[in-house]
Amino acid sequence: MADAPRGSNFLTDIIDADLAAGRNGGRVVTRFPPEPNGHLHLGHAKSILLNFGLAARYRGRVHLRFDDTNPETEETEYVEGIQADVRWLAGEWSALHYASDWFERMYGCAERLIREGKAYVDSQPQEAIREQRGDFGRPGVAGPFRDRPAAESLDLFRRMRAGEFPDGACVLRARIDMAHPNVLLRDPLLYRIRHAHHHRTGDAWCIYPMYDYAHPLEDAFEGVTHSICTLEFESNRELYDWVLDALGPWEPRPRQHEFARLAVGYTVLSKRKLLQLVNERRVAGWDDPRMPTLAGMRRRGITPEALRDFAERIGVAKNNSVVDIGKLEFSIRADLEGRCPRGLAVLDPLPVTVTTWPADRVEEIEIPWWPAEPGRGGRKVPFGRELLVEREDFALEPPEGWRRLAPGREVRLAGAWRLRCDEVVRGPSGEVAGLRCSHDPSSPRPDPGDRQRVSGTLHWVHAGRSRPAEVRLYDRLFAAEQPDAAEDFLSALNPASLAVARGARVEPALAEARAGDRFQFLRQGWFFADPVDSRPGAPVFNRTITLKDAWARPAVRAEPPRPAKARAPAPAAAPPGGGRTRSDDERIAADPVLAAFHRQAMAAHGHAASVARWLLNDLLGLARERSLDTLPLSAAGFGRFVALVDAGRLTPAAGKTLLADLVTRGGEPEERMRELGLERVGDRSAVAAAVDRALAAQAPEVARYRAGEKKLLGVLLGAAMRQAQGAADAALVRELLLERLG
RNA sequence: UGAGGCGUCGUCUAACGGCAGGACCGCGGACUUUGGAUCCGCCGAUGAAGGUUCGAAUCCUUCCGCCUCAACCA
Repeated sequence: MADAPRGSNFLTDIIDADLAAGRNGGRVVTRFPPEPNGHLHLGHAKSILLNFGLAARYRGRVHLRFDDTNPETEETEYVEGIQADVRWLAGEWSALHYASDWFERMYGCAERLIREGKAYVDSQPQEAIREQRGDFGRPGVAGPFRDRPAAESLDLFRRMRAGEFPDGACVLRARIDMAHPNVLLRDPLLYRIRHAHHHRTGDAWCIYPMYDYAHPLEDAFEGVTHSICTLEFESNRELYDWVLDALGPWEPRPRQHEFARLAVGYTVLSKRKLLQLVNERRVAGWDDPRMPTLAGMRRRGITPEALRDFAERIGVAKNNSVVDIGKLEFSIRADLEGRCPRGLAVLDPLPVTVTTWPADRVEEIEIPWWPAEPGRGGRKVPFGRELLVEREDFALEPPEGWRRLAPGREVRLAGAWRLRCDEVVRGPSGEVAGLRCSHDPSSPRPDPGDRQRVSGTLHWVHAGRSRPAEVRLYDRLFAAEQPDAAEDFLSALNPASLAVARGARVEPALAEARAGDRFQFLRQGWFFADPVDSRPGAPVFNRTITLKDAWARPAVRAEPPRPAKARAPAPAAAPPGGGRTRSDDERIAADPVLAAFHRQAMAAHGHAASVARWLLNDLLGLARERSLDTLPLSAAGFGRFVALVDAGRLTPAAGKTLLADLVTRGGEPEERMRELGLERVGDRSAVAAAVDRALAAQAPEVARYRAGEKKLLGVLLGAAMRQAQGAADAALVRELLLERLG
């Protein structure tokens, strides 16, 4: 199983709180629930790593579950592919389940719903049901079968299962509320008839549960505690809870939480679109190295470790976001940097004759695989009179800043001697056909000071002793950052996403690479010996990713610099009438519950304005979604609380502490105030003592404050206020603090 | 139009009433037989307006913007 990520996020916060509250008996069980109707992609990787990571972090369990409730689209091929992908990415799961394993039990639950009047068989056609559901602006209406007797529904449902009806003849529906503001709760479908062959249950069933019914039950049956899905299921949560509440009790009771799905620039992450790319032969298959599928990325040479690093870097939150693909590329490079030996390969060869080297002499140069760590071993690389260098490493008329070969220029050949270009050999039509160069036999190898003497270092191979190899140069599949924004995403395809370097030559050692080997081709990028097409002695290399290329950037740099803060100007002094905020009184009057609460509080303490202020600014926030009348604090108690503040017995700060306590625990304000020691400290020396304690505890901050970091006054003041339980007057604390800080 | 969710450097993400932090990108420098790597530095943000508070990214209000939901898919 994957290692536990270190960072925290809103989900770890939730789990921490659950654990602290003793929920689920301290268990943490997550699940990754793919539907076996396609292959997994980078977006799933985020989800897999999240669920596996959470389980690892809390020493819990993670289930792999195939959500196979739709027989028409699901296939065994996919369940096998998905298992291989998950295992590759995250390791072994704690348990493997199939939704279809629970069909019988789900069916039993459905009968129970019918018997309890919470579900009924609707015999209307699809169109009628849709019409009756209403829409956002129009409540739904009851259909003619809504009040069908339970016995009749039960009989019909059993006959549905028995196969007495054709597809679409009737459905099982939950009886919830046809006028529910959440349209998902307007008597949602639970079961539909599908006379189709299921990849696991065969023809045993002809009715299949819908997602919203099946998913919560699968979670509950499996003992899942935290059911984590993506944001678009937020509205479904209400139905998820309805199903579980109707069929409980459950221990543990699963809870659904939603996070933002992954979106990345220059790619698409939708099963439908990926399937289209495959079906229309825009790519070679699901595992085409340009595909963002796990299979594709694996074949590209990307490792699970790189993906895990990426997942950790992007974090988990609820913001809709599009991650810069540069972030993925960074993780890939960082991972490869540490794991790949460096080899020599020339993709587009330009012949070089070393005129100063004897024609028949070949010297085997020992070059370390890891230039920075020669101790990790090396190999022999043949050097001779006829060499090949990269065509793009020579320029007839070098631009400014050129650090490669050009007429008269001297460079270092990686791992070998210095080389000077003496003469350009022209072909029949005047093109550069080769170079005649001289080497400097005295140039030491290695030579730490070389950088000062030559303009750059080039990769090279021996012309005769190097070997041909197919090298596939992959680039981003899409040329536009947001292919989805285009009206047809296919139009954003990058025509240059694959180039094959057919004339490429590699040093002998690389020609012996085995499928699955990884190398950095010096100065060019990271390459992976294709596991499918490589043959012994004839590897096919996939470029996983290029090196960062600081030389290629000037073209980009020519773009205009980022606009300096094009901030929308603040609307000049908003007119008082326009966005006028309602007064406290108006707000209270507008809400009957607030008005009643305020009135009752006033009976205990007649100061309308301060009661209103505490009510609106503090109590409301503390109450959150709870209604005021369900709080353990009565309106009268609240009034007595405000009276304590107004009487000066509570400072505002202590008041907030006390109010928070009263809202959770209840109790009599004055009594709790005394129990908590919150009553205002008027005694100057007691406050001074608190200030001194705070200063002693914050020695480093005090030193920094004295050194000039005046912004730390807030921190120190806060510390002093806490020492005094908030019971000290803030002005007095400030005064004493300033006095001591000089 | 109803319901739900989300707004923090260009991008992703922290800060749970008290120092707006980190990462990627970008820019600059050091170092380097990879225009790579490494190291150092710089740049740069709380959607807006009010309110509460000694103190607000955080609590309250209003406004603005974005996303999701009206499949017998998941």
